[in-house]
Amino acid sequence: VTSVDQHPPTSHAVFPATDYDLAATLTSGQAFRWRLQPGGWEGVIGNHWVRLTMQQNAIHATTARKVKSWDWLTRYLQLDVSLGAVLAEFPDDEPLRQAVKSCRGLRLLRQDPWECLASFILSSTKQIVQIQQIVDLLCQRFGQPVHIPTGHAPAFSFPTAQQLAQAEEAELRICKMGFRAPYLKAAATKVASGDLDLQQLSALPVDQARSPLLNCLGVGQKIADCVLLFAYGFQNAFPVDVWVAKALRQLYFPGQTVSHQQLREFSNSYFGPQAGYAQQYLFHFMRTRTLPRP
DNA sequence: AACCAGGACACAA
DNA sequence: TTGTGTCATGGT
Repeated sequence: VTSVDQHPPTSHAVFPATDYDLAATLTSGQAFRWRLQPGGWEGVIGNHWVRLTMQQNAIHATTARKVKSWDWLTRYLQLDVSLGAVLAEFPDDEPLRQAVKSCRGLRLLRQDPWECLASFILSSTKQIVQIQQIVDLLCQRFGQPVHIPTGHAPAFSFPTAQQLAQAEEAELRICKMGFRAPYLKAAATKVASGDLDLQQLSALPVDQARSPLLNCLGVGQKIADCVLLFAYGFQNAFPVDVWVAKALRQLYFPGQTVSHQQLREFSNSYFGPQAGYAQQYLFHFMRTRTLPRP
């Protein structure tokens, strides 16, 4: 073929997706690299730049290059999960009914463990918009360029543990992560050296997978549970952050004084096998509900 | 302009 | 075991 194609060989695909609120899912504080552009939601998964749009019970995906398989995307979006089956296992109570009603279609993603661990190390006591900014800076500075559509702004992969382990703490601080810089570098070093094998954790029971994560500096119960839930798919992991704590106190213990530890004990026993999904609904419900009114 | 953010940690009592 | 100060940064 001698013709010159000015456009790179993009790929398109359409996936049936009922009960899927793409916007809520991509902005619900589990992943930090999605931006709403005029043409749809744009982000990077692994080394794929991708644009997603929702069209009548289907998700339309565009990549900048031909792809052999879409498994990386269907896995990331968890397109084979039946939301109805998940919601059916929620406790039948008023708070969850309200939360589900307010944002039915909210999903859990299945992210890369290293990106997830690193992102949530950077998340501590930061607003979601700031986490997005830090992660963006980190990718621009330490990530690899990925293929993008012609004329599009550059996009970068999430830096590997090896790439970040080589960075100086001062370089990391340029990305505005502050006191989290030594935590990130230590985790990167641990993963790069093989001391922490993230791949291996997926084969373990939840509680055995949690402890090596907790051994990372800057990783406590909350961040460990985020990684267990958002990267490994342990759907009974239940991260309790300030919003979820607020939701639990307000919706399940109104007028009472409940310690953080008591909240953890309650959530561990009450929400059942799909506790992680319930947690995400409560988080999103609380956050969208208390936004300033116009 | 204060208050707070998808926390963790060292240290106190 | 449970409670407080500290850390860095900037959005609301």
